[in-house]
Amino acid sequence: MESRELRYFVAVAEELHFGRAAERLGMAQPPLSRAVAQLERRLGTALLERSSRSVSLTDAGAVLLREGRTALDALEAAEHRTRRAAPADAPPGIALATKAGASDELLAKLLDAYAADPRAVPVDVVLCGPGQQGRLLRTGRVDVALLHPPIDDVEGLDVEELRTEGQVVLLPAGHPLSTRGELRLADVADLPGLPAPRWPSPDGAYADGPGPEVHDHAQLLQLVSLGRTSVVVPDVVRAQLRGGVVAVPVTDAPQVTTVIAWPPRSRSLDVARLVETALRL
Amino acid sequence: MESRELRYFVAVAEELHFGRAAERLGMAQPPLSRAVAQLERRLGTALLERSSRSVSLTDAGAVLLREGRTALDALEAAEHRTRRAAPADAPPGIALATKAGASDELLAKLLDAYAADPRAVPVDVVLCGPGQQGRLLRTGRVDVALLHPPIDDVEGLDVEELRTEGQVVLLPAGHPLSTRGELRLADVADLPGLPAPRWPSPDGAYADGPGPEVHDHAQLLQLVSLGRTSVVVPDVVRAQLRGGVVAVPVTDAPQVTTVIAWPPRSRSLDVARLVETALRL
DNA sequence: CACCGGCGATACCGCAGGGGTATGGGTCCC
DNA sequence: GGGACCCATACCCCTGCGGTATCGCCGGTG
Repeated sequence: MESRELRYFVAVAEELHFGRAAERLGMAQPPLSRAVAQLERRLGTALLERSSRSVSLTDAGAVLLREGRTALDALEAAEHRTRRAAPADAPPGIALATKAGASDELLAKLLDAYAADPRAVPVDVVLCGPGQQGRLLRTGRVDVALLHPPIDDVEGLDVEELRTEGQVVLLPAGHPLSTRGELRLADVADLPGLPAPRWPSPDGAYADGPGPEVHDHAQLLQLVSLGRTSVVVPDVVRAQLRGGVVAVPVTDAPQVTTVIAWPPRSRSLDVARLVETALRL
Repeated sequence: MESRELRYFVAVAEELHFGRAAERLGMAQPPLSRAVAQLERRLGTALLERSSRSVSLTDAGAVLLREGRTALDALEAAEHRTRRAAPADAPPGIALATKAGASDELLAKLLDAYAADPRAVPVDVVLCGPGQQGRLLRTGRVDVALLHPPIDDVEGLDVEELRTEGQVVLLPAGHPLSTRGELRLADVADLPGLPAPRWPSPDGAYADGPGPEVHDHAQLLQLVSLGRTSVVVPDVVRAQLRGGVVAVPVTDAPQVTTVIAWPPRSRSLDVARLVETALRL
């Protein structure tokens, strides 16, 4: 199977729409239809059910979507890791991904502690949007990442747990609920006038909905203080709060753990030392 | 990166010879040279050192060889697992790979115990040459395998240990050492007149050497009894011994474990039940 | 019920690029 | 120094990928 065919199929399977998939791939729709049909012929299996109004996955198609994504990730990882091993790239030490604005003090402590190790190499910190760290890690663009399961998917990654904490809801100061000592998820779902914020999805698009579009923490805090939204976030962000925003613990929100993750079968001694340092914190 | 280019590079990196690699790929040498050069250009890195007499890997090339193999395996796995999910293929239950002739009684016990489970599905047993099980598993041709680390590589597989045992050396009856109660590796290395047997490598070729070529256990036992070779094997094969062959424990040979292995992130309930059954043995 | 709009498949064409053969140029060995 | 070996280059051909135009099907609509 050729990676090109697989990329095409995955695009169609994700969009469930040949036209949009073709657009995403930067090509016209007919060759895409043909390529997918050819892949089905080669595999000897239908992957998609077409009904001139809609497209859906067959069982085999669902398998190929899942397996194909990991295969394409592996391909991309091979490419990026090779690039990073190239002598031209200044021998870069370690690249670490973390969600912008999250785990700030933990990260600072980690970097300080690691820098104290005489064998430490430079650490390139890559700040990325929420949920992007896993992808960066799986596709070889970084060597290690800080993730927050169960929010982030850690399937297929090697992981060590660093910290576990509860979650709080951020409310505008003066909101009726803001004086309560604790709340439950049901209390803070669909608060009138405070629709949930919308984050960009991996492709940069925003889902439809009433909530404001946000792309970083500062913006989020400002929108909360302006009374435009409220949101449930891990406990640590309390440290970054400013006036106008109140945090109330949400007792039944899932515990959020911070983990340090790296690709399975990593052979990098440097990564191993960084992880070791993190575990000693 | 295209999978075609990667396949070409891996072939060259494994052969360290453009001519042989081209032959293996069923193509002429010049387009292969070009394709690899183009890949290097695209990656912006030299992958191979060419010195008109020999080819060797750069550091980046070594990374790409390792990562590329797993990416190509993942691609192949996506293909095979999709095929096996196809409705056309008689809904196949589980495919299990094991080395022909090894773990016979363990396998029999496992299959019996599993068949007793009312939720059991058919198990297709794939007998393969030594060292092939891992490859079958990684490329999605089977769902589960019995392996023998450290002989077999289990990197990147999920594994449960089933049994650990010592190793014995097989000697022709009447050999001076055959009456000893135990031996050490140094005693049985390079025994005069008994060169180590040669197994086919994955591509079916045999390494050079003085020892006889073998491809299954029966043949091996016969060659030992004929006084042509001797070999260190796991303890269980004593159960299959016939006249003319004597087994003597080798006290300092590495312990061989039998493990049941499956691909990471397997979501098959059937495989999980089979593994569970195996652990209860 | 006829029309229209949306969507995937088919038909056909043009060309980029992958593969083949022939050959060059460097290196080691005798 | 001649020959064998091996990778790179030059050049050509043709496959096959992608583009445009169009068809066929279906569902919603006035």
